[in-house]
Amino acid sequence: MPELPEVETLRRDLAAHVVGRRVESAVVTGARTVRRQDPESLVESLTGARIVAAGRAGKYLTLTLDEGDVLVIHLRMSGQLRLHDPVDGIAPHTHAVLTLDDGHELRFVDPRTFGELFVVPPQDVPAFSYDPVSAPVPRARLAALLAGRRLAVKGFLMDARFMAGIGNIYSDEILHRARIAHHRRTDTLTGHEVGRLWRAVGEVIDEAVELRGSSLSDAQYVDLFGRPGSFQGSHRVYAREGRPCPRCATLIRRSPFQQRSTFYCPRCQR
DNA sequence: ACGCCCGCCTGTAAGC
DNA sequence: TGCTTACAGGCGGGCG
Repeated sequence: MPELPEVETLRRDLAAHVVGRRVESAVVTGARTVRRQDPESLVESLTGARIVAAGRAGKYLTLTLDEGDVLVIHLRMSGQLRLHDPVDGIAPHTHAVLTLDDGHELRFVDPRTFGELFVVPPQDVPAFSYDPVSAPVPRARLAALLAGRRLAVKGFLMDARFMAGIGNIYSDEILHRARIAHHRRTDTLTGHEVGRLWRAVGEVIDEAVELRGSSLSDAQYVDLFGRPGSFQGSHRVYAREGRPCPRCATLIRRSPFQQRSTFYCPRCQR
């Protein structure tokens, strides 16, 4: 389940290994992978274009083309972007392949087909206000955003309109770090709690990016070369139901919250 | 307008 | 052991 740290890791891999390459050909086979436009027009936009930059907007990856348009890629739940030699076997659920001028293939693999590709002019690339890596929210601004809302703080963290890139894993880790319960309403947080939350967002995301993201037992997330991340070894609550809280040794609990699993320490998160 | 819920999908694993 | 069921969850759209 790629969230910001995983997508940022891929962006860096793409910047190092794909930027500068020209797309010699593109093939789209997945029926749902290109759905905002005619797949033929996407192929036409890509063919012959040189990739000049690798960016990220929230969980969207952006590959800027020399002709000005931008290839936007969202992995959603199960998407992977992999760089291969053409002789490598095609994995099941490979829905798009870009052949590059250095002989490699950039392949989009996505069993659950939630992910998508599209090509748009730069002004139509999805954009977000704040992003923990590229545009951190100032602490006072965070306080104002929280005070002006009446939703659960976990819902706030996962809403890209406020802060892009945080999903279920990192919201649970951030809230544990901040010692705040997921169901707390944003407008009830004290100044101290806002400060802890603001610090926790930066710390957790920075550490996760440093460790190239989290790969879980389902191995849904791997980098451009198929390698897992290692932040899962630093998870303090996520997928740790019944194990001791690293801070107070109380057993971690799991509860449904807005159709999602939430992992938390019932003692030190209030 | 805001907050919340559902549907989209398939692979994996728990449960009977 | 083999089948059925629950679950994984980002995001857009729709509902109250």
